Amino acid sequence: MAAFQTVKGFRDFFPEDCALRNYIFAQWRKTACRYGFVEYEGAVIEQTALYKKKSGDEITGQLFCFEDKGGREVALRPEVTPTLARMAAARQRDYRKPMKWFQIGSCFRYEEPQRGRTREFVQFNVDILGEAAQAADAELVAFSIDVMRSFGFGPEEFIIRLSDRRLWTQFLDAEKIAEEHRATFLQIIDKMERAPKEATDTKLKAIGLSLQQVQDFIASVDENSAVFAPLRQNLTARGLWNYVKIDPGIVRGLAYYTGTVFEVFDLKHNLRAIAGGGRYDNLVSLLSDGNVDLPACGFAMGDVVLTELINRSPDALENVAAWTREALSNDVYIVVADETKRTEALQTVTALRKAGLRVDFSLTAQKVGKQFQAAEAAKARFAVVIGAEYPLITVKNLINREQQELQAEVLAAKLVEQVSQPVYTALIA
RNA sequence: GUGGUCGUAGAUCAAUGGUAGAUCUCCAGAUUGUGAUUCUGGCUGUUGCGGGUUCGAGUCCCGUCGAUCACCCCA
Repeated sequence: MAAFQTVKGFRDFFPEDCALRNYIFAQWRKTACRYGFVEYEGAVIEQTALYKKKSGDEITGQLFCFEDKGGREVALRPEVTPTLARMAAARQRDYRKPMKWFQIGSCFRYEEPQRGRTREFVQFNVDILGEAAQAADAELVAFSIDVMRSFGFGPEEFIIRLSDRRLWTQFLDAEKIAEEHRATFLQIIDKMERAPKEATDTKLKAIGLSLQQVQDFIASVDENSAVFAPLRQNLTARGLWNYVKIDPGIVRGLAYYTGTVFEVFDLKHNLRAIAGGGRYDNLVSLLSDGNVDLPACGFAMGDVVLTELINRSPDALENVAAWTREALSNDVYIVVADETKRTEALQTVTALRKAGLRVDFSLTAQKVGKQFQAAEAAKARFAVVIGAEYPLITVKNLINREQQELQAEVLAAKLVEQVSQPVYTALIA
């Protein structure tokens, strides 16, 4: 047992884990590019005050925050939206609107690790800045659906739970609930699904409401409500409305959402939300002291819950396996059959790599049998045997075991051609 | 931050308070120009770490560090 272990809540990614992680990143990037989003990368450490301003002083309890050697109060980012808002406020005039930006980056929260939650996780953040119309909200909802579909998930596996903060604003206005109770109210609604009914009722009574009133209001809301009309029309046109379920109980924790809110839920495993987001039209203004007013909406997806879901889904795992097989394989393994030809072997390695092939070989003298085992372990498609007969070279297809003899000067071109062909053609034929 | 369960070889796991083991992996050989299988041999442990009880602790007790589940929180 090693003397040192990973620090609580942090993770190592060994090659197999890293392949899955890169697969997830690749799907995220691919879908983001298809939707016209551009990638950016914000700072990993911010002034602690940035998060206090957005979320209040209590937030420091869940921050990795400290004083640096220059006496600055700083924190590892617990999310990337404040960073984005800061960046947008600083240079939004340089970019045409709408700004469609995405980021893949590690975030850090000092919380107790448990299922679906670590202290370090990767968040995929996708935002549209400078567009107030709900068409932007619809674009994001559609995007979140396509991200899920890119992993092989269909309507049986997940659903979008959609709501709108304005429903509750109207409700609270009608009930004449004071401003200072409204944040508390939204937290009660957020927890209602998990909390016992009596507890919810007690908490609601404390601010002048009752569970019955709230339940009646929720029952009165459906997909025909006017507030959802633009999204419904937009997503129906895209053929995606069947993924959406109206659910007024979705309000999303803290107070900065101003309109549409939605979450991606899996339907089979009762995990926590896979992703969530909504419209936050006032945040850029808040974090820039009112200097920049930029309407915005965005959503975020974490890698931890998504990985759990993938690991429980056979279809999604097949996609991962195919990706991993490709990521952890090589095109060619050079077998040095005659150690006096190592110079020629190194020249061959270099030439094939220059041609763009993935090439590996034994760094030290090994028996031929060992080298073929290594070729197998390296998941190479071809073994290239450099021996006494050089410049005549034996090339063995490690999938169908066929061998051919090639002259050194044509080797690279021939291999590039053969590698470009589908792996299993020979077996099918 | 609070509480439950858990921590033994690289991995998965055994071992009544009484000699720390099995399987797989890995390494070497059988096999000095061809991958599999098989066979033979071999390595790795202060039983997470630190204390305590005991003639004797992997086992019981305390602390600590991790893991896991739940609470809290979930931006």
